[in-house]
Amino acid sequence: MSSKFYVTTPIYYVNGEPHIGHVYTTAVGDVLARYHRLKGDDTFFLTGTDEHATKVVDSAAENGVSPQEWADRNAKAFQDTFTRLGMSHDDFIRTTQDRHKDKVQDYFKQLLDCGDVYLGEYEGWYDAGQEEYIPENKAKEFGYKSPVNDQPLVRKAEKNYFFKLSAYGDSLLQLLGSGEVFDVRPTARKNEVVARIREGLNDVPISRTGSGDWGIKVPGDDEHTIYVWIDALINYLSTVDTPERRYYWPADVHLIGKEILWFHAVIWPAMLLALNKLPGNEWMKLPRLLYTHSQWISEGKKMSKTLGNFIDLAQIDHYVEVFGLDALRYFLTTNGPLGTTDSDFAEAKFIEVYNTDLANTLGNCFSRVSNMTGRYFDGRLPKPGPEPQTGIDQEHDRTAEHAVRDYHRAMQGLELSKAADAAMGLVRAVDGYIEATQPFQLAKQDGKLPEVGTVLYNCAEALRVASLLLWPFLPEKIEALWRRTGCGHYADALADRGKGELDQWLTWGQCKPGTEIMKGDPLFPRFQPAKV
RNA sequence: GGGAGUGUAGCUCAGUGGUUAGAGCAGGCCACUCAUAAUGGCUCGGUCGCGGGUUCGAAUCCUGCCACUCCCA
Repeated sequence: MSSKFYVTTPIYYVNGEPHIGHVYTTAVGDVLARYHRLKGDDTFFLTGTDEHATKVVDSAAENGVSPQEWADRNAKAFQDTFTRLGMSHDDFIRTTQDRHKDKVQDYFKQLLDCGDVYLGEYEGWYDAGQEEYIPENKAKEFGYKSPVNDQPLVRKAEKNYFFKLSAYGDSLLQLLGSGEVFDVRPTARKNEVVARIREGLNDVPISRTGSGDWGIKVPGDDEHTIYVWIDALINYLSTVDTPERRYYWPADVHLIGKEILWFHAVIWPAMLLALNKLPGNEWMKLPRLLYTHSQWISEGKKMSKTLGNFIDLAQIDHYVEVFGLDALRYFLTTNGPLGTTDSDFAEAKFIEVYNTDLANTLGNCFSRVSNMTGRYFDGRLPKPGPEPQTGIDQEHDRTAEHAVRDYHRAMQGLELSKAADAAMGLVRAVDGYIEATQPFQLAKQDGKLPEVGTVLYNCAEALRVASLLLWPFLPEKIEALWRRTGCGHYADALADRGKGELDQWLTWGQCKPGTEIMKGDPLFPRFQPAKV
């Protein structure tokens, strides 16, 4: 049964270069998007850039260009990076695009109309660099200086438009409690949010003054600029608010990092609840799931520029160059911080995962099966015939069924590591099957060739099933494998964000005897540590 | 200052009251040879952060402390 699937990443702050954190979240989104396309779901995968921060104005000035030019330049860096890394997003939203700005103004006007926005006054210690107010006691603790750049905090008072967040506490608690309409995971994150909502919600300012011309104006009040966070959150909705795309809403998964939990788990759904009250906005439901991942550390330590352990674009490119794109994707998505604890990006760990899973297990298994097919059957897939005497009955297809079942269950629960492991387990089972049946021994005995054929056919089938399951993680290499094994039509169907028919493709016995099996170069050459 | 979480084999983690605590990887040994020195089997390895307590019995519950992470003020 196919359905729609809408997954988003946060839109990335455009004032810096892409780094491992951006690539990670996007890679997770990409694996999910590919999985759903493979299943045949009508999938929409969105990423983009958040561009209206006032820091963009400063950086632009420092670099002698206009803010828009600066934003263009940096947004392009993100776009190029994601393209180069094979991300399959369906759209890339930039908050400076008219299609977004118009919608933001539109929604803001509706919020004004709905009665939950009012003009109030806010005064407090302001960190100009971070564009945020610092609570009194915290400001004192910091010595009235920015904890980030050490610049003095300034006393700032401004008239702002406020959103009546306070009115939504009960609704949010109720929604989070049932977890059916709107859920936050992992549960630990949900608990944090619930605890904090219980402490009481304050209304929040949703506009700023003095932002100059950068940003989106409050409709009908040019003095005020819509707070960049509000502007940014709206991207998830604005992008799909077109007649053709509305049916993707609500988002099925918003992927976020733990540092932006509050805005996504409280302010964003409350805004949607407010908008939803207006006639014509009934379609503006809450996102189904907010999935919060943790962060990458590097070589056991928090990443920092000064420590020199920052996994930046150059590092990422280095890994791609040495190990290949799929290896990076695989490592990130199966060893990443999807849970509540941070994950360590360590070179030794990367090499270990690469060699163990990709070279020794997947690559080698394909290699031995294709090699025997070449040696004993002239490179043509043999017909399955009698079971070998030493055989292990009909286990192979049941093993595949179990792997598929575990894989789906894991994918539905966003447990990417478990999903990949289910597929790898099937490959390992092929190794075990070869060990148990010893086709290379049978081949030396008179009249046993048909039994060898059965074994190799079963191996090829199991590998075909595993390859389908692994495609979301390893699209490049799996497609290469398909091209060598007469399964190129899978790659053709899935090209350019096309849909698959996973259920049908997974049925046992689709490898056609006689198909040419090309061994080719190793898919994942074993890595010799000396090279790095 | 308040709150939450984590702490189990070298590494990553599973295990929420009940026999001698598990998996994968790494290490060691053996076997095999179709394969990318790969694969298969066996094995080594843990005072379950530390101290109290509850219980016939605790990694598992309670409590104090320590370390790390996060949230709030």
